[in-house]
Amino acid sequence: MEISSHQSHLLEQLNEQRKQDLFCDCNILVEGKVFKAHRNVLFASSGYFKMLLSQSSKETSQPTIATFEVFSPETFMVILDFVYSGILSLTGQNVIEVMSAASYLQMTDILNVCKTFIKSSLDINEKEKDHYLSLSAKSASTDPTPARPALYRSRRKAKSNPRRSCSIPDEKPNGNENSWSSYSSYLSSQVILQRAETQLSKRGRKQGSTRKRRKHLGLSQSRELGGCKPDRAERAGASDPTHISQGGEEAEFDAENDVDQDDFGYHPGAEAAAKRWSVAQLEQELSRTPEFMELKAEELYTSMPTILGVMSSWNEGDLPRMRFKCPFCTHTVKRRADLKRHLRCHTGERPYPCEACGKRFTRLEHLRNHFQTIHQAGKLICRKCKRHVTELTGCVVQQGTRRYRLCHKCLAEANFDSIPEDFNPSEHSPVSSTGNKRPRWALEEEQKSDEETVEEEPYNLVVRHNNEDIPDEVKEKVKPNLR
DNA sequence: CTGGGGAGGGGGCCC
DNA sequence: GGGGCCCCCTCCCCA
Repeated sequence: MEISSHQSHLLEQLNEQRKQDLFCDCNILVEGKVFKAHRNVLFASSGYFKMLLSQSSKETSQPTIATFEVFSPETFMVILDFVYSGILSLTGQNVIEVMSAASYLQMTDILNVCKTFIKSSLDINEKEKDHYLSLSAKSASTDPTPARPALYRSRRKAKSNPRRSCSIPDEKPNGNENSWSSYSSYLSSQVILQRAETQLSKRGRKQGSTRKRRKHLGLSQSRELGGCKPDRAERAGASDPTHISQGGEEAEFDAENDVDQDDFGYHPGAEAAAKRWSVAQLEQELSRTPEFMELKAEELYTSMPTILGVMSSWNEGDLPRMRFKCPFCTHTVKRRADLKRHLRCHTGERPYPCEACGKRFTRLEHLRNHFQTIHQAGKLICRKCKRHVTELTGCVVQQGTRRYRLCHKCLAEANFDSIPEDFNPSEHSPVSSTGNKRPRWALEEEQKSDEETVEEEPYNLVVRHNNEDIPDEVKEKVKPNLR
């Protein structure tokens, strides 16, 4: 027979014990303020504490002390209250920091609630926006002072009831659900949140131009628009002041998205916001330069704490394994070096530029693959008939900075004007000489080559025959780096 | 509109 | 820790 009130009663008792400082065996120091709690409760609630306490579990006689400088005492109070009551006091003001702290503490339930909270705020604001648009459309012809009062009322209205207490429903279908089992649902909710945020951020931008601009700037197309977009990633979480200043982040968040920090309100037509927008856009453009990215990345790497986080495996009594947690997302890795590599997708750092076309890459191997396939025709496959070709059965065709191979048959069918040239895969160094990282393989090839470079001919086809010299007119300087 | 291939990007892991 | 390899995924282009 199951007594349904037992769990809540037990939690209430634990909460009372906490308030009366009874049996508290863990002190949590948050920016100088001490919170007392029970180890077993913290252990059961947080992946971070699970790891922390399991490592210090040998010394049970002494109270455990945990120190945090990455979030405020008020934020931790909200989280601790939730742990002991199941009630999460979220407001428009604290939701970001609570979400960030929950991410740090690996409390996925709170994360999900925060995301739902933000998403519902976005939905509300979407409705308000529609309402505002219809109002302003109606009043445009009649009311000389249309927009701001209506908007302000809207905001006041939203502010009038800023605090929402969210009780997390008991949604654990199978008993073993913890951080990992709810991870997928967390990710899916994050996708929803990202879409919402992307939708929100689009309001202040020129519609449809994002992709073109990104291409113009030579940035990657796909992932940065999703979870790894640097600016989005920054605003998504890290409250750790050792990484990036919180104030700057919030300013960026606020300016870029035109979102009220208090209530995620929508401010269409606000002139001040428009001005901030232009500044923010300028900053955004500046922040995309390789130099800025490298500086930012360097700052991040140097300030990176030894342990960014932990994640428990939590499988049938296994002790949690130490992992490095990304401060910007939920990704964890085994090795610090892998984390550093992963962080490039957040910082935007691209230390490996291609000298031939200027495109920059996060990894040397990607640059090499790019250079070999695009500029060296490294694949011994006829691009047209897909047959294997050798140096004897085919030749290299150049189209702009792109090279590929064609078998003699396909070459004859294509009827290209061929310019006899020597194809030497090692004739170019793909890495710029502007102080960027130079890989060993590129240096070796550079030593073999005669600093020969290729003219940028985007619309001309040049067929390069093997073992013949490159005409002098083709030997021109490499196109400078685009970024 | 759709499927296939190319290119780019990221993760895991080995050396 | 860096370099490198392998694998997988996503996006884009093109037929």
